[in-house]
Amino acid sequence: MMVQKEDLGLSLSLNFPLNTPNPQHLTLMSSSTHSSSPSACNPHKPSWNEAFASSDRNSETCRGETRSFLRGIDVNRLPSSVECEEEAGVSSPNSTVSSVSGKRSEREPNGEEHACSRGISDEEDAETSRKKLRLSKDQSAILEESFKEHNTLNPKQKLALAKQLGLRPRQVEVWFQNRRARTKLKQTEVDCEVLKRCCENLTEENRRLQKEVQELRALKLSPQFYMQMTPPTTLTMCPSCERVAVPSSAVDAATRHHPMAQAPRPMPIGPWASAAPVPHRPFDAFHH
DNA sequence: GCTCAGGCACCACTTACTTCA
DNA sequence: TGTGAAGTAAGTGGTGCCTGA
Repeated sequence: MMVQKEDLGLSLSLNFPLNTPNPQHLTLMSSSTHSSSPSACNPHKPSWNEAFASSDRNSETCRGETRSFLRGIDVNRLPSSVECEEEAGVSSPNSTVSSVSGKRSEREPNGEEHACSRGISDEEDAETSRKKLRLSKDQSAILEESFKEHNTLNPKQKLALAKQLGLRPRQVEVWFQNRRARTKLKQTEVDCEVLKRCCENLTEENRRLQKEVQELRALKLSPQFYMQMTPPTTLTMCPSCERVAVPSSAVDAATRHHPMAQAPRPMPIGPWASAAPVPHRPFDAFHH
């Protein structure tokens, strides 16, 4: 049973504004990647952390809470010897299996798991080809659910989830690793797409600006241009708010608009900027 | 306090298998 | 019915962090 993309919660929607002011803040429209603040995504659901935080104090309570995840699964069936069953080639009742050979059952944190995993010698392993697990829909759904809550598991969460799903902790761990990898891959694809669009926009903008520069240079070099132009005016800009200050009557308005300007810095604009300093103090208007 | 070894979790990469068009 | 692509469970090696000696 394949888990569909919708099930993975990976909507690759690119409906961001093209003129996003902060393109580095990319947003994957995935409900599964909000691990930083799971409770924000699901404010009414008890989070996995909350559910398992109490496992030290009251494991029964913890178990009861986490059972709520198991909608389609017989939650009363706690596979006490699941690990051994798995190693012996018996998969969980909800899983599809097929023949395959497996090798490694290392790195399991708890000793019991170790003892069980190593119960089969190489010869036995060769003879009794282990079954490759195919997770059932329900198992995938529950794993997805817990991944939405938190995309990493502490050992207790892992063990509890494994028990409830009838899987080995290693399998839960592997599933989360692969799930994180898939999420990251999707995020990378989205980021790549965004950067591509950004690059296209910047290229276009660059082209436009270069064209504008060329036109302005052509105008500047034309003598008729100077003849027809009215005497140059120096526009100045408020350094704080970057509004253009207009000499004469508009000064009053500017005064009203920004009475706090402290550092007058005339910013001449136009081709006469360096050659024709205008002896007025445009930002005096900003001073009290 | 510093160093070192062991354990563990995670990641990137890869393999092997399943499913589907 | 055979086949290639895509998806995915699982293996492998590397790395960083933590802890106890």
